[in-house]
Amino acid sequence: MSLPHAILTALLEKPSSGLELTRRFDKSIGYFWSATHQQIYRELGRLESGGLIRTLPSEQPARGQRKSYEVLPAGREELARWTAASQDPRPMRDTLLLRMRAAAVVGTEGIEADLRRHLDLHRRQLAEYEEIEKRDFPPGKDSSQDRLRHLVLRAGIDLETFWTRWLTHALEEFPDLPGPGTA
Amino acid sequence: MSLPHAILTALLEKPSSGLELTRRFDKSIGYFWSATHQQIYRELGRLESGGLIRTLPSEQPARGQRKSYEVLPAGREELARWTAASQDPRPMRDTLLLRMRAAAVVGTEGIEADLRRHLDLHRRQLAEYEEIEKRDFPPGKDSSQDRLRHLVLRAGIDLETFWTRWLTHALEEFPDLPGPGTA
DNA sequence: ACATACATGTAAGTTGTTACATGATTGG
DNA sequence: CCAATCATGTAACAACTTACATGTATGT
Repeated sequence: MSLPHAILTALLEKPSSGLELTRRFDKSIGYFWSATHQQIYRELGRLESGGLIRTLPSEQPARGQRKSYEVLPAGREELARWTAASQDPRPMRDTLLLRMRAAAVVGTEGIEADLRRHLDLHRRQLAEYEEIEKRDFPPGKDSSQDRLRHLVLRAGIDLETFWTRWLTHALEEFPDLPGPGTA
Repeated sequence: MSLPHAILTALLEKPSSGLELTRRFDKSIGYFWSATHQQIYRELGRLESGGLIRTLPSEQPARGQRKSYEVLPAGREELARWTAASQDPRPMRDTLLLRMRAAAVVGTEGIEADLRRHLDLHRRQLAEYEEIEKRDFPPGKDSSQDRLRHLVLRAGIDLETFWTRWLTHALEEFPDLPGPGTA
């Protein structure tokens, strides 16, 4: 149940319409909590009928016309409550590691090309994060808000660094691996 | 659509009943693809009616009695096909990073204690992985199957190392952070 | 008037979660 | 026989995914 809180956070940072939120999820919040536009529209409806957000009073739009939302006090309180509450980490689900484990049983045929592709994807993502860091967090003076957001970006950078290293290492071990095992 | 393949992998490593699978997911495969017993039973039913696995011929049990499965050739082929196929990484969803971003807006009140708790959890997990590495992969001679499984374990170790470092770093920055922001 | 992009939304299906139900086996 | 444990399963719900539907605004 984190999507509503992701949306509340985004709307507090800046009131937006559904499509704007979708775009911001694609290039910022979505880096650690992805969502499609269908999820976002549905959740905006729920949040509005729950009294946590409202459409900007200036606009009373019809279907097909832009509709922007802002967070109400009840929404801010709910977000603060959720942020402070203790939560267990959600169980991990990583397809690539699962496939490696499967490959140990049915053979590595065909997986190497995809490892290279993933390596490329993670390198690009890493470059993008580093670009953002250079642009938004120049060395020296982070405010306390900046410091938290910088910390989150750092997690992204370090995670992508981990994946590029791990994939590089994995590929190095590959040339002399055999086909399907004998198990 | 990875749960069936996680189960096929586990069953190829060793034919098992639903409950045994649940236990193995809790302490091995579930480290990177978690599943509850309800998911597992439902999926075992589907895999059986799909002709990918079957109950061990020696047993024709009734309800409440142990029922073990093994993988059929069609199941092994499906797993090999899936393993070799190209797949995009699934979008990331991390609650803690989302909460940090929310905390930048509504204040850090209460989150510090949970960061400490998470740090502790990740340290324990790391210790557990290192124990497994010491036990199952003593230095020297990995077979090629071992090498793949060792690689997967290494990913787990490096990921937990990342989290413990990141959380430690995050907590270091905390003492002088203020309460709710002015935004 | 048409094509394109913008913007909001519906519907159906799959997957994952939570709570509960039922039968078998074992130890006291 | 009772409680506890092992083992398999059902049901209801919540979340996520994929495909499609509809309306508006703009440029040509």
